[in-house]
Amino acid sequence: MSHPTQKRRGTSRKPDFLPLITEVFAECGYRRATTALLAQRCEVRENELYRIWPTKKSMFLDAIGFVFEAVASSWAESIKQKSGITAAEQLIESQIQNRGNSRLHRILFSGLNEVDDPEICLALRNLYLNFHKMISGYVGEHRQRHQLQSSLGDDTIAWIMIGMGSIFDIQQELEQGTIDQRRELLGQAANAILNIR
Amino acid sequence: MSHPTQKRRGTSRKPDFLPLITEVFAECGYRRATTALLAQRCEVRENELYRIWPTKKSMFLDAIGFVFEAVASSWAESIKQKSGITAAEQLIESQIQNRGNSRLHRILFSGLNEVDDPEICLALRNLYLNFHKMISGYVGEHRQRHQLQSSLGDDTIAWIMIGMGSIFDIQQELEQGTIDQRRELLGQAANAILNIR
DNA sequence: CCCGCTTGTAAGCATTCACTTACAAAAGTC
DNA sequence: GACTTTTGTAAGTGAATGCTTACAAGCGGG
Repeated sequence: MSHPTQKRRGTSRKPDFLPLITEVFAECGYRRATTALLAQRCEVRENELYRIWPTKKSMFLDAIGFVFEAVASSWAESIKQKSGITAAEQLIESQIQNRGNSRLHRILFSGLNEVDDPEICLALRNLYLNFHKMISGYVGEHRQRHQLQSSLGDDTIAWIMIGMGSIFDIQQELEQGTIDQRRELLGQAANAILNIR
Repeated sequence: MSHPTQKRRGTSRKPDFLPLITEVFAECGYRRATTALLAQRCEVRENELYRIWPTKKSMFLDAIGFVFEAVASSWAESIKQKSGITAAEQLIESQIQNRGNSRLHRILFSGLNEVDDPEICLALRNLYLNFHKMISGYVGEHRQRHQLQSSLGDDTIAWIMIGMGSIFDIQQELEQGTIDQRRELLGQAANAILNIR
């Protein structure tokens, strides 16, 4: 492990570049993010990046992984704030407040256009499955604590919530309505689904 | 109006080409659908297409319109089959059966990566809003007939259903689970949401 | 201070691709 | 049958782009 204040060298600079790379992919999508632009944003030349990653695709795959790490850790942060309400409720509240601040979901939209590539397909599938598993866990805990029952399983509810997140993202991309309207919709829907009987 | 058996000429061949164009965009997405391939699938040369459309982007915009027409008319078809159940229920049933047969949603995914272009953004926004309006209408009629009430408005419910459709499409793209599992999920979620109290 | 590894600069290479041009063949019109 | 318009063929162009190569400069460790 290299010291944080010390400048990283060689392939160990990957962690320095990855957030910047991810940012560019999020802004432009996979196709329009040129290697020239990626290098420029990392303040190096293209061949520096190719000393670390063999192809542009491998940069993208790492960016997908980075998105997962970033989102997962932001979730972990947001559910440990208050007590008294369940993790699921805290997560929804934080989503209402913060979803739309990052454009990381653009990487997922972009990746969905590259699913013909089996590696990208696999990476995205795992990402979705992991998020779904986490959400299912929170939903299950919430509904058990409040002794809620319905014909819908926790996993179905979790998928519906992911669907609502996607709708929020799509609406944002399409500049549909105001941010407050989107938050209102997300909040109403997610809470209703979470507590469905 | 030209006679159907007579071969269309000039720009009036647009309706002949548009379904084929749409198909290619659905298969490859906007970026990877090359003009060479588009022409090949229409069994003409590229310049023939450019005699009809000024740019590739305008072909894509027309393809978005075609998707809307195609889906809307397929919906209209599916809700007039049985009586006794509401249009909303018939639509859900037909979605369970048929969603996934066409890959038209790929055009939407693809378009979401091009929203930096204001024309594409506008076309997609209108498409989503139109679908949402139609679904809202069906939902409202269903819930009124069954005298269902909840804190969720018809429009919110309609968005949730669009979200579930998106999840179905995403799962299909990612080859996540079996087709039957996806249908099961879509059916359970959509019906539960439709009848939420 | 020398040697080996890493970093930086610059140029270039091979493809791809949206879009164009030039022109001949065909078909419709009068 | 002259003519005008549409259709088909073929070639090409200029720009973008993923990725490579060649080489000089720096820097660390012995």
